[in-house]
Amino acid sequence: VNQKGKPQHGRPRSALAHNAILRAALHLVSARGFRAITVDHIAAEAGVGKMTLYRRWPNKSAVVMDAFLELVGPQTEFPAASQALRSLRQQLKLQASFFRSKYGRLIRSLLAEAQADEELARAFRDRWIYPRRSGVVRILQMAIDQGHLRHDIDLEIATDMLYGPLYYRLLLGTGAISDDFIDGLYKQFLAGHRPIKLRNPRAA
Amino acid sequence: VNQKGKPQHGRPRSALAHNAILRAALHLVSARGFRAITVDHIAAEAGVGKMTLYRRWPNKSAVVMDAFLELVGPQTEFPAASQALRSLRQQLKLQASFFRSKYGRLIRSLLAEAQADEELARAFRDRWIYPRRSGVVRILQMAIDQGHLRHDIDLEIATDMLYGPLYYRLLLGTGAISDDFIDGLYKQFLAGHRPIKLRNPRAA
Amino acid sequence: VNQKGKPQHGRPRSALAHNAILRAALHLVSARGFRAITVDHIAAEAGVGKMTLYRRWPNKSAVVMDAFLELVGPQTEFPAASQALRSLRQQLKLQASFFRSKYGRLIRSLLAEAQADEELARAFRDRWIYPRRSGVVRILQMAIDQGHLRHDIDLEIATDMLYGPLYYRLLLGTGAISDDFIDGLYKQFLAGHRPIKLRNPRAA
Amino acid sequence: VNQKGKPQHGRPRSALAHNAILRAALHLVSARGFRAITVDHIAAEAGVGKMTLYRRWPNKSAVVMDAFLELVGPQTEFPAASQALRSLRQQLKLQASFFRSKYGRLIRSLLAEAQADEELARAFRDRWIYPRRSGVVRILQMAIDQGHLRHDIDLEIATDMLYGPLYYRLLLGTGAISDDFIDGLYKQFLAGHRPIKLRNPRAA
DNA sequence: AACTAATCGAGACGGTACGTCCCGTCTTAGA
DNA sequence: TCTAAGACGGGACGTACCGTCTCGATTAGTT
Repeated sequence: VNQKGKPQHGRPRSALAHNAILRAALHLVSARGFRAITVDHIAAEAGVGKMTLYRRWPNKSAVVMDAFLELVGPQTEFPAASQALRSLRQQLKLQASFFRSKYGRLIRSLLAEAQADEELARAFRDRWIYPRRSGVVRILQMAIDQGHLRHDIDLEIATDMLYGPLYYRLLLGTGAISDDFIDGLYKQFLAGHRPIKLRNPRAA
Repeated sequence: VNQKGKPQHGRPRSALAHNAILRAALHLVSARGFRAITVDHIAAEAGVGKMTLYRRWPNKSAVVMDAFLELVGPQTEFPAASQALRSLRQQLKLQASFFRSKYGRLIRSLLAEAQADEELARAFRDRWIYPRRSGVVRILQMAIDQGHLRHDIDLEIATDMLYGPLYYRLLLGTGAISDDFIDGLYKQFLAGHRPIKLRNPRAA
Repeated sequence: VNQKGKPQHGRPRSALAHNAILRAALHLVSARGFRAITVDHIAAEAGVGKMTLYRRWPNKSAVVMDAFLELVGPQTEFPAASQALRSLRQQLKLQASFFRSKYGRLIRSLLAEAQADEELARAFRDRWIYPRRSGVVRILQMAIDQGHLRHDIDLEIATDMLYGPLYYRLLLGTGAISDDFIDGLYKQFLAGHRPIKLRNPRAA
Repeated sequence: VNQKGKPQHGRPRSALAHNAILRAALHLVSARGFRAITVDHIAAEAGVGKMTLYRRWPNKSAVVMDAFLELVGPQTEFPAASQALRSLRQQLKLQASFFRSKYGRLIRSLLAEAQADEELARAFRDRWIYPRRSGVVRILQMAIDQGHLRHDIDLEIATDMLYGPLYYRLLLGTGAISDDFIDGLYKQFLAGHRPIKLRNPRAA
């Protein structure tokens, strides 16, 4: 996030410091919480001078964001399944369990900071949200192609309707992000809310 | 928010101070942004000592939250319409335009703080979210009664599917909260995403 | 030194903090040396926040200077004697022994800082040098009145010739500031360096 | 000052670097002041890596001291005159005008640093003070031999009485180091301060 | 001419102190 | 008795230099 421009030479003595910092950040934030840790803590834990940290990131939030995106991001994978809709449902449950894990709290902290730091928000969108959204959109398209979804839906809005409620519950705390919740969400997503109109009312 | 117990004697010389503080908070935060202002700023603007402020609220976030809930909250009203669904749609658009206003930014700040302050989160839920949700639920029930929505839907999840995407876009910044967005959302909410099954496939 | 302008009200909660800081500064600097101590050390030793210190002095040097001038300054007294010249000589020896004490090192540190800080230099002159010089000048005048010094001497220059060599040896380290040194200095000060011209050479 | 042992092989590619550093140091310090410049500034101005600088000197002060002693020292010459006392007086005035020049400020900075760095103090004494003092002592002895000074004076103390006041005024800032000052100093140095005793009091 | 080894410039690095900012509590004078 | 004004202890911040270390390029001396 907002990593400062690389100088032409006299490059970083090692990329080890970089990773040490990210690992320290992730470890400390996971263990003690975002608000409780300071830049000095991270630097000390990483065995690094504060300037080394500030040479690469503008503040604590940016470090932790990078730590999350670089170390945690790649660990989450889109589940594969022969049927697109099944894959989608599994992904929803994966996301839900991820939100319930310690990383849920981390994401909440990062999004909190992002509200006042557009740089941070952009990083989160570009490196976390958009990659996952495009995976979802791809799956939805596949489901359409497989004839399991209507062909005239707006994929972006469909994605918002699936994942919006998850982030809503994560950030608002209005309800558990349970598997039951996912099931209900998925079901109503497919079925919609309009009452079933009888085709031949008089045939009844 | 977390207003401290009223002092036992010597009742507040005036309730004016209370409102002066809330108005100062709302004004300053709207004008300069949540992060930019401090408790001292609010106290000074309100012409009040810091102690007077801390006697009633535990910190800046709580003041601003109260300012928002007391001064802004009552201004938003649920639109009335003969048809429940029309009223719902109007409410969605109202909410969207509210999010686009300067109060969108304020809500973002408050929710950001709420991520690390459960007291604050509770206040926002209890005094902002839940009242509005129950309005929505009431309308949805009305729509069911009017035969415009399926009768077997989960109202909570339906509400999440309508409002989750709005908060999602507000907090993630992934897209405009435009009237077009609302229209699309509303439409797919009603229709669902399952393909229309042909009744008499062999008739085709 | 450079104490910042007193605010109109909300005055210092106590003058105790003030003295605690000065005592802490003097103690630490005497014990560990000027270069070894930091503003944080002084604040911590005084049990005071750094801001309280910076509210009253612009930096470490100013605190230590004030500590020296307020706590040590008043302890040195001009010795009284019926004969002015005897009093002067005692004062020279007193000054010499003061320079040999731990305060010699302190004065060296303060004068070192004063070379780059005119505010500090002024404080040292106004509150240490000039008061003592005027005592010396008074004594010299008294000695003149008593007929023990020539009446046409320049008192400022005479003072420089007596005390200049002491500061010179203190700051340059070219020789001990011993009582023998004082004796020699005093003797040559009185006698001058011109050879005694025989009045009636032929009378010899 | 404290120049480190020459490296065992791969002798300095050029002695040019050495002088470039000294010139850079002198130039920068003269232009911007001792405190304002850093080791990095000197190295950059000299077009040299910091290591090259630290290979030869332990810190900034040492570099500047060497720059002063090597580049400025040789420029000041003891004035020759047939009469020893005239030469002495000219030397005093030369020193005074030197102190009034930009080098006065430089000497102040160097002496300031020397208060906390005995290595530096020694260098200043050995390569600046003592050579000049021995010149002064030589001249004083010559003046004695020429019958212009008493033969029983302590030459070291006499030197202190002449030059002490100059350094005193330089470092304390108590008065201008003007030619008038030198004249008064010189006059009282010769004459002493004891009142002229009448030889034959009863003859009066 | 090609190779090797020492040295250099540039600047990244761990570390320490700085001076500022804001928090939430405490004190004082005055209404 | 309560308030405004703001001093206070505390603690994180981001910056500046220090003196050391690393890197690739340059150069000098050797084959």
